[in-house]
Amino acid sequence: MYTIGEISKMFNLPIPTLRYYDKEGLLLELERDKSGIRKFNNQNIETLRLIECLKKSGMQIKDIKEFIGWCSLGDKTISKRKEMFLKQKENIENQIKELEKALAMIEFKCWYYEEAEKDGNEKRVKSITPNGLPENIKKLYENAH
Amino acid sequence: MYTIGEISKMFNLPIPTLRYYDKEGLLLELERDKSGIRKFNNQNIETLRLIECLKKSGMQIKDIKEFIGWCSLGDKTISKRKEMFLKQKENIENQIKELEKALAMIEFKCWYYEEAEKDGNEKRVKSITPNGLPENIKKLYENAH
DNA sequence: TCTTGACATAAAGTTAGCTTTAGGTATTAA
DNA sequence: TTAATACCTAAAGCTAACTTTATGTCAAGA
Repeated sequence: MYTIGEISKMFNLPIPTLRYYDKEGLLLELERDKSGIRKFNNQNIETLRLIECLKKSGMQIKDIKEFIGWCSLGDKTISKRKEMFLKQKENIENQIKELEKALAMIEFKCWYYEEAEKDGNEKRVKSITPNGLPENIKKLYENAH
Repeated sequence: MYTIGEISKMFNLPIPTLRYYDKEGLLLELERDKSGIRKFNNQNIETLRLIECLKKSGMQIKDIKEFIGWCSLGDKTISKRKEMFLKQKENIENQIKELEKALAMIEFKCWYYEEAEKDGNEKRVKSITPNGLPENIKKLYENAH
């Protein structure tokens, strides 16, 4: 069993944030001692790991809360939970794809400014890429349907 | 030359958002016609593509604004701009790594709930992974130093 | 006994990034 | 000529996810 201070260090999360998660219903099974002090067990730690993961993947607190609620309703919510994770898997895969597109643009910009730095100005490198971006990168950023 | 409505459709961004970017100083070179109506040129479109990319990679408006400011100061800010992109490249690479960790967890959960769904309950699959998570996934989420 | 440190609560405050509202102008179509 | 449409501004409002503040309890050490 751990105190909130220990968990705070373990997860590198401020104490008020942990209390906030508790208040929002993300830590349903959290016990208290006789004087009201929170006692975190291994279950709660697992839950926090999952919360961190879902937050990192862009899920909102209220949706995480909904999921936690399903968990406490037992076997009849298993399919819902599975669907939720399948959807979240897709979300993450899309986010990774988007970040890879952004990375291509940023890498081009790194190259561009390295050349410009060598020359002391942007003249030459600007003339090599007259429309601002090379075609392959431009295509990644075209939104027209 | 394009109107704000055309750009809104082109980028799939609400008109007020584009005006907000302009107000915040992200579109320094944006011209107006004699009656004050914004006229977007190809330069502005390039800038918007870059803004979208930087936003997607998690950069804040105020930092994007700072970068745009550097651009208008000419050659003496080339190194600064290069450094900015190098840092941003690292940021994106880290974000991708974090998302890949999250993905590993989510994929485990997908597997877990598929098994549970087959069985109609979590009993068996819980007994296969008694500590909540398999070791390899757990390790990804350990924050202790 | 007194003070220190770690815990507790409720409620107000903060920040980013929009979004909405209210009111006005200018051009075109009927 | 009127009505619709697309633009404009300033300012207020909104939401999520904390964070801070003010106040209080409790157990252990000097």
